[in-house]
Amino acid sequence: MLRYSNIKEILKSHKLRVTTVRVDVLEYFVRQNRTLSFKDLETTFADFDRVTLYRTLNAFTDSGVLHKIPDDSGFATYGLCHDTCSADDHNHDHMHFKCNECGIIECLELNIPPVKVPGYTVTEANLILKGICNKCAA
Amino acid sequence: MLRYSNIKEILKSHKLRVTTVRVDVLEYFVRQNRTLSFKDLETTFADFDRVTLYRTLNAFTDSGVLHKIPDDSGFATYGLCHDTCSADDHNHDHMHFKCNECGIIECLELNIPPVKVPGYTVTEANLILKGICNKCAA
DNA sequence: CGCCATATGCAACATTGTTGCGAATGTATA
DNA sequence: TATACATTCGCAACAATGTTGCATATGGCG
Repeated sequence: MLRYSNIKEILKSHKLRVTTVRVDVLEYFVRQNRTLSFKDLETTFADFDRVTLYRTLNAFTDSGVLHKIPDDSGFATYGLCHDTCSADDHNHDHMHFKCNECGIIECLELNIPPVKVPGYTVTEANLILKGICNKCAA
Repeated sequence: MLRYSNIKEILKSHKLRVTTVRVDVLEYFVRQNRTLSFKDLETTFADFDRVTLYRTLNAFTDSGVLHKIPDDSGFATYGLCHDTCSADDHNHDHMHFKCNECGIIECLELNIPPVKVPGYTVTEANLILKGICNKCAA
């Protein structure tokens, strides 16, 4: 079972103060176990200030708790990082999937195939797939 | 040499009215021969209204003259479509490269390798690479 | 407990993009 | 070329997303 002490530990290990907002938001991410948009959070945590939520998300992405998923539609979406991520070293070479039906963005457990471009130095790659996810297809 | 009649022909073939704004913007894209952000256009065409530029870009992307390149940074960027694109059938399975040095986003002549995810239907894929482009590396 | 740095909430602002509407312009037709 | 009508343009206003400054509240630590 997920306990307060687990959440607290995650925050502490990333050198983040343990506050009400942070515990609630992080617990929500862990429990939902899926990526969440800013809108999701704003709705769920309507009692918290918009600005505080933005700052919380920024703190989380800066310190390696969450990663921001690039989305063309202009809606910032966030997903939990693996345990291996820290402030200095995010490693997210997995691809993302956006379902046109339910709108949910998922982190896939598939790595992006390395691409070589002659004359270019590639340091980062983002691959976003779109279509219908397995739940909506069923 | 690029002539007015060429630009006019492109517009007409996409069923777009030939107006001053459209000719100027399209000519700029053709001459520059690279992707342009909204900011680029706003600066270059400061005498045209912001709203008009937005509407021009939307008209161009809707009709298949330009394609909008998804960018995580929140700056919409546009590139010329190949001759084969129309309003109904955009086909852009090429990858894009964003240089961290000069900031320019390029369309690469490389197709995105097809990805299969068991249980998912993939209809679209966007791959954005980042790093240093060949010009900046030289 | 008490101090100090950090986080929060509020107001205001910045940026990016859209909508409504009257005036101007392009296109087809005579 | 002149006319008619639809489309486009420019302006103002609005909407959505995100940031900054500052006073107050709260967490962490001796």
